[in-house]
Order: sequence, then structure tokens, then C-alpha cells
Amino acid sequence: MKFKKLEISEKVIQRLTEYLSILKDVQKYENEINSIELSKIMNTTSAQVRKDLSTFGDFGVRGKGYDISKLIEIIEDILGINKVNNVIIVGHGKMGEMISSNRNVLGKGFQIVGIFDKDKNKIGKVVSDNLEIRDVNGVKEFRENFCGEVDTAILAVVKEQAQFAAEQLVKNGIKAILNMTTYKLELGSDITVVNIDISAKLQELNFWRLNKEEK
Amino acid sequence: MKFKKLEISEKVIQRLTEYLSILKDVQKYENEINSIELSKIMNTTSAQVRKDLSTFGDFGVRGKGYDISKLIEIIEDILGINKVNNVIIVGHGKMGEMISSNRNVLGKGFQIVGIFDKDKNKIGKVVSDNLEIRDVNGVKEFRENFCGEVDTAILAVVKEQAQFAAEQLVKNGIKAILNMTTYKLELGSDITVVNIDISAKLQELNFWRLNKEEK
DNA sequence: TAGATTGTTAATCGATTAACAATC
DNA sequence: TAGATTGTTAATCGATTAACAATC
Repeated sequence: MKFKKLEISEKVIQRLTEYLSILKDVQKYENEINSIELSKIMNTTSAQVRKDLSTFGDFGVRGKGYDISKLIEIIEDILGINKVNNVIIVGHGKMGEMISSNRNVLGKGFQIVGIFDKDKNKIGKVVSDNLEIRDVNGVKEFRENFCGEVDTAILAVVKEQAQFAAEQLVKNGIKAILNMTTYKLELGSDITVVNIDISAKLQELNFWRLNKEEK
Repeated sequence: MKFKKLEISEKVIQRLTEYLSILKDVQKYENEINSIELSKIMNTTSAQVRKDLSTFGDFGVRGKGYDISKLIEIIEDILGINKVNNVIIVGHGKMGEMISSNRNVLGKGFQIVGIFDKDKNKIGKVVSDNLEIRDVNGVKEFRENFCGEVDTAILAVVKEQAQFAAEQLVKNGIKAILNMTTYKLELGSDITVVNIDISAKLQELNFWRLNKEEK
């Protein structure tokens, strides 16, 4: 998929994932949607919706709106989730376990193909989906022998191990990391990192709860 | 805590949680930090750091910088996590279980005081920390009888139940929701909601991995 | 006092929105 | 053709950054 321009902001992509989620929901009841309707669900303006979508192409029909199932396909194509992307989980504590045992959590387009830990007591155990927990030192070998690309890792080790583990992954060819730890990774600019920090989000929530503007 | 102005953007609060995390890390080695050093770790400018902090007050010393432990205390105060905030978990599937059994995940300032589910097979079970899984219909009663405020819920039900469950919580007095489901909640403007969507974040990661600008 | 770094103003940059020509 | 809604331009708004006076 080629885009008109590649100065795309993070916010556009974040909204794109939201559009997708909403469209899949609305699809149960409707076949078409226009930018006004979509903007209302999104709490934004219709101009925002049209601008966002037009970043990637002309998907609407003037006078009518957007075909929902077509738009879903397009967004899935943009996000690269209309095919299977292989991911490995690194760190099989409570978080890693939750992810590996919860088929739904990753959503469409992602498949867990390997689980790694450094704990000798865990290595060798077979967990959900017939995946064996492997030694984290074997990531390189695993990637080389795997039939297909494995570029993405979900980092679910303890905070203290995050930087070291991430560096190892990068050395072994991993290109993208979903960082589930609280640690702010410092990696080369060729590595893509996205962070999920539950405690930080809870702090944000707490701030807004305490500072709700009275209107 | 009173602020100079209350037109505070979401981004400022997000960065505030990052500053806090970094400061706690740097505190192991240093007592003081200046805006330049902090900006380098944050991948931003020193002006950004000073501007962000000055939103809340004058915490630095000209010619020197910021006292780390003082700044940590201040940010914790701003975020309201220097005291214990009670939270309940609603939905005790894989996600709720991960959170309730993982003391570290919520971080400083938060305490799980109740766990709720609608599944009769789960209700009554005692899980980690001597908390009993309660019937989700008993949230109101629980809040009224609890010695202390319970305003915050972590919503960890399945997507299909998210909107209904959230509405019930709001009816029963909950004011802030950390939404761990993929569903975009539609609630009154007096309710504070922050979303964590693992699959959406993975989609973002996948987009950037596939569209890494070649430099 | 001289050197350093803050807090803040003003300039710049980027993102959102209003408005409308294009077109189904 | 008339009505509706897109895609896009230009105007507005807000966030970031450069620059510097204030001051430790």
C-alpha cells in the first residue's frame, strides 16, 4: 500500500485504529456510514474524519458516504492486519501469561508463534496453544529456523530486565517491540517501539478524576 | 493542589507520568537533574520540559536545575498518587486476574479493594490478597459500606459487556473508569475514562513497522 | 561578580476545523 | 437536475521551540 504522502502523524494512526473498531461495531447494523455519523461516535468533527481517511486515498462516494465493509478492508490493509503477523512473547510472568492464554487480546492479524523466558523452571513447559516456553537466548535460532518472518516481540519481562532484554532482541533481529513494561527503552532509531503502561494510564485517569473541570 | 491555570492538555499529563518514571530511575544515581538532561532521556527539548513543569509551579532553581526527590514528590502530588486511591476491578477473566494477582502492575498510590464479576461460578471465590470475588450487582452496596472513597473502576469485562457494565458502574456512583476493553464507551461527560487497548497498540506498532521511513 | 539554568515570552510549527468546489 | 456528502483548501487554533531576561 502506497500513500499520497508519508508525513503521517501518530494521532492519525491512533484514530485509524479507533475508526476500525467503531466500523466493525456499526457493521452489525449498517452497510454505509458518512463522516458526520462517524465523527459523532468519535467525538470529533466530520472534517477530521474525511481528512484522516483522505491521507490514504479516496474511499468515499460523494453524496453518499463510505461503504463500511470496504472501509474496514482498507483500514485493515493500511494497518497490515489483513494478513497474519507473527509475534513472540518475551517474558512469561503474569502479563505474558495473560496475553498467551487469551486468544482475543491481540485481535485480528496477529499470531503468537513463540514464547520466551529466562527462568529455567519455566523453560520447556508447554502452555496454551501447544507453545513451549523457550530459552530467551534461543530467539536468534528460533527466528532463523521459523518458516516465515518474525519481526515483532511483545516485551513482558520485569521492568529491571526490560532494557537488557530489548537489546538482546534487537541483536537477534527483532525490529518492532510492544513494550509492556514501565521502563522507557532506549534503542536505535531503526527499531519501532510502542509502549503500554497500565500504571501510567491509571495515573492519568487519577489526575483527570481529581481535576475534572466543573462546567 | 492548585494550578496556575487549568487548561492542561492530555499530552502534558502523559509526559508528566513519563517524567516521574524517569526521575525514579535516575534517582538511583543522582540527586539533581536539569531540563537538558531530562529532555535527552525524553527525546524532546529542554524548553518542553521547563514549560511542562512550569504549568504546575516553580520547582527548579535557576543556575542549578531540579532536585530529583523534591520533583518526584511534587509530580506524585499532582497525580494524586502520594496517597492511596481505592480501585475496584470489574470482570475477573484473564485480564482482571492478571491485574489482581500482580501487585506491581498498578504501581504506587493504588489499592485494589474489591473484585467483581457476574459469573456465578466465580462469585465467592477468594483470590489473591484475600479478596473475594463479589457479584457485580453489589457494587453500590459495597461502595456505601466501604470505609473510604471508591470512585475508580478498572473495567476488564469482555468487549460485548463493556457498555452495559460501565453504565451500571456509573449508576452506582463510579466516577472514573480505566477501560481495558476494545469497546469505545459512551458515558456522560462527568465520567472520566482512560482507555488501554492492547490490540489497537499492536496495530499501531504494525503500521510503523511496515512504514518505517527510510533515512 | 561570573556562570549556569530556570521560567516565560514570542515565533514557529503542526494539527484541527470551517468552508466550499467537485461530483456522486 | 437537485440534494447530499466527499475531498481539499485556507483559516484557525493549539502545541512546541527558540531566545532571553530573571535569578540562583
